[in-house]
Amino acid sequence: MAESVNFIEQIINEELEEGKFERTGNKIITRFPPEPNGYLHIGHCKSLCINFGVKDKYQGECNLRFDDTNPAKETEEFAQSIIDSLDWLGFQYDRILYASDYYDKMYEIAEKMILDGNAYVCDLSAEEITETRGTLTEPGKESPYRNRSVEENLKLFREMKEGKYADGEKVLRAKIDMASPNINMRDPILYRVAHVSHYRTGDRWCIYPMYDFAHPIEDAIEGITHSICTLEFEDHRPLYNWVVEHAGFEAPLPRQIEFARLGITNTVMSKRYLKKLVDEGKVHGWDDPRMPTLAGLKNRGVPPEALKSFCNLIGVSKANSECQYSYLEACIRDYLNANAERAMAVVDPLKLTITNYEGEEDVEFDINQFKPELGKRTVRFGKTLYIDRNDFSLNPPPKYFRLKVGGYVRLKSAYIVRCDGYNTDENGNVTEVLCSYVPESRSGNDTSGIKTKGVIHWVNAETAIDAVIKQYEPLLKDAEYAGQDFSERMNYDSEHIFYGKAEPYLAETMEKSFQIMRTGYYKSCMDGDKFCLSEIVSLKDNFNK
RNA sequence: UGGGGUGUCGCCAAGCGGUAAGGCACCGGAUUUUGAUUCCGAUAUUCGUAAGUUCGAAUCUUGCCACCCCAGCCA
Repeated sequence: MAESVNFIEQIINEELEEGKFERTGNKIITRFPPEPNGYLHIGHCKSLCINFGVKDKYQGECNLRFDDTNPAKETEEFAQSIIDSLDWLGFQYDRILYASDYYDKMYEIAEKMILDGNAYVCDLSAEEITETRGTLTEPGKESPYRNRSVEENLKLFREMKEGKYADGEKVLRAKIDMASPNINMRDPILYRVAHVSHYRTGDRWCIYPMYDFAHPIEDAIEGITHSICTLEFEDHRPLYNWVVEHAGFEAPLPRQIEFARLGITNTVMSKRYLKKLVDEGKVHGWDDPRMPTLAGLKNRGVPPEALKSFCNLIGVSKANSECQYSYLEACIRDYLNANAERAMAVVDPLKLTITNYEGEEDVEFDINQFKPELGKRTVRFGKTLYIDRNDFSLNPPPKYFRLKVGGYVRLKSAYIVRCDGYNTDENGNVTEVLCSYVPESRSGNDTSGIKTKGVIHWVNAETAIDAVIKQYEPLLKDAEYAGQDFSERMNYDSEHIFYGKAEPYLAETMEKSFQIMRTGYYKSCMDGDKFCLSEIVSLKDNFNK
């Protein structure tokens, strides 16, 4: 099948054909430019896949650049978390850069713009600027400071830099068009005064460039050919181009291309809400497994490959869309299915005694992994076992394939057993299931002729280890946080903890959190993708549907 | 109401004037020691809508409708 070419690649192909980048050896360079003001989430993964996808496709380059131009919100911790996430996903950036490293150059360009008569210092207050900006339908009014002389502008701007003015007292504005139908072009602010210490530059600066001024310059400095961003910046493109042109860079100039950001059903993705959940202690932190952050997803055991395949499968377009969560789950399942090792475990242990098992000693079997190439492991069969409580029913509904009194079921990879009875406590709760096994039904060597529709998990009571099994619901939209779109699944904070039993095979990594993914039939994995306990949970879920 | 975008199956999404790819979900059926996997098969006479151009349109033109974004000294 021919590899699909998304619309961004189509644009690049056309430009390449036109010879737009011949002067620079047809090198295509992209960048991933997060602001270190929070952790990356799955939406960023889409952006990463697009930017690094272009890099790979054209054997180009991709920079990781921190867009750190607003010191009030940015921290070293966030920057580090972003680096960690990229490393985890396996994206290899060509260089790591910081917008804050360009402050001198940006300042220089600002002075050039003043010299060229393209920028001026404005004394209007924030409120006054808002008022004179006009509305969607009415043009704005020109600032009374718009026609200051170059000399005065230069002097004032230098004073801004030197700290002579308080926050909000003066700003540097581009001189474009107060009557533009595009509000972004109505003399946008280029620099503001902010006596805030920056996590990298400290107190060296008290004026900071605005995104619309800084971003195009950052791209141009780095020789970015394609500046890929989300749809809400479409209206900023004319300004982006204006800045690049008036800053005096040489062709090929960077080109901004916008795509639709990722939306996932019932998932909070706005950094503002995620931050609120963290700040208010609704979750354990940015890396809480219920969070849609990359760090959270990692802690849930989502393999990075699954995230990337998801982002690649959903495609790139300009249509606002929202993917169903099940699509992500399918990608996770697909990856786990092919790569995860499996072991048996029971979430809610129920004792099962094999009354006719005579052997004094337990018997060990070597069994193949689901994918034989993943090797074998050893399980120990014996007289006393545990099965999951959900795999035994006193009042089985029609089509119940698992254990019921008088019925047969296969203990996976071992023997077929028949349920002869059970014991209860004083309250009538089942405490033990009594079975007899069929000796000639040994797995792989079955001559019993008995067919069972049900196959259940079990663990040996002697050797089983205690397992803490956590099930996490994804972080869902909540009326309180999203303001709308209620759903009956409004349990954004559900974290279910079970104390189960598992094969000793799992012992080595037991200290690490042991999770069951809520992903349809397949549910579990532990410490990344090493183990998948799909079996038990799949049975449970099927029963519920 | 100004400007910028977007509308193809329940959800993503190809398609770029020659007669609707693919994936997810769903539904059949086969295999199965995970009710999983795998495997086959079904599934848009139709592309927001109404006209027009054309031998021929989802693709071109025009009008209309719906939804999203923009009035931070945030990014």
